[in-house]
Amino acid sequence: MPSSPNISFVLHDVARLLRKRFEQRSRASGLTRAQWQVLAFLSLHEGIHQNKLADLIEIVPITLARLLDKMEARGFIERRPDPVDRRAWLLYLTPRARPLLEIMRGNGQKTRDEAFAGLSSETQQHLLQTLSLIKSNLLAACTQPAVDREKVHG
Amino acid sequence: MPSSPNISFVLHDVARLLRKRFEQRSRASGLTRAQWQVLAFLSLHEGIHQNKLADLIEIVPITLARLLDKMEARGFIERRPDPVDRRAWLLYLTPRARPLLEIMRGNGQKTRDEAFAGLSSETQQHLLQTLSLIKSNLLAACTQPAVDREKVHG
DNA sequence: AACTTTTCGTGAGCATGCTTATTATCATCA
DNA sequence: TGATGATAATAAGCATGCTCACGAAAAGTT
Repeated sequence: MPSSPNISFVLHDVARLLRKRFEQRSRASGLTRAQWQVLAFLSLHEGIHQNKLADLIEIVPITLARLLDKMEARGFIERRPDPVDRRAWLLYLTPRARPLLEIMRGNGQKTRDEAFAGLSSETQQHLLQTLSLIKSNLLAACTQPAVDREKVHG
Repeated sequence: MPSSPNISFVLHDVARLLRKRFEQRSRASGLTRAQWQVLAFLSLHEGIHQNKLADLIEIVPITLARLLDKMEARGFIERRPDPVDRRAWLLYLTPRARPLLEIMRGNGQKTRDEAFAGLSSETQQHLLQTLSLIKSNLLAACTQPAVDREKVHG
């Protein structure tokens, strides 16, 4: 923020703009970015529990539950009762969702092409590595207390 | 998301985790990440109009208006009528906000230190440059139609 | 078997982002 | 001057993320 742009804010801006652009593109398909993320993960793990899927996506379970509510109402996913655990659901794509997978993958690709125009593939690789490391750092940090022991003096 | 992690999703995850960590840290201070961003920009541009500030932060004006409502209610900012334009407000920090600036800057620094642990300063510089370029790309792209002319065949 | 702890899913409520629409005012131009 | 269009701020309503809390069921303990 100060004179030189703060890297955290830029990162946040980029994420927001990526989402915005993706949603401009995908409005016609009827899936938001978050819903598409759910669909994409779920397509690789059909039959999974909600909590496990939330872990994979790294969001809290209630956030996923709300997304699934909408996606179930629109016929993209299906919740089947787990035969051995009456608390749990097993998640499946519906046939209706499958063609969307390809469409949304294409939208994602187009959005990335726009975003990463002018970046060499080395730079993109490097960016992915760097971001992955930052993500690990943050995942670790977020489980730590984070209380500010150095009290404000004043 | 597929086998190799999708860079857009990782980017989004990092932004979300940065925000989460910052807010874990700043809960005591009573400012959210977004409010702190407003405060930081405003401290460099006191007397600005809401629309202009929203442009700087690159959010839509109504989003800023909601943030300012809360910050005004809590005594961190002040809206003064513009003497030459009865539609507009001029924005100012209150004295109460000023000590927060330093505290929040510290919180931001600590969060970044956690996030960027293990990254050389060259890598950080490079990351900032890369992200800034992506951001420009996206800002440009978002103003373009984005309609998907290639119709889905099926 | 009975008690306790953990886990699965969800409800309530808040924060921040968006789009679309509205009101008031200003600016421009005939 | 009077209509017409642009601009400042806000309203309404949706989406997605969070925390905190809760009920039902499972798992572990005594």
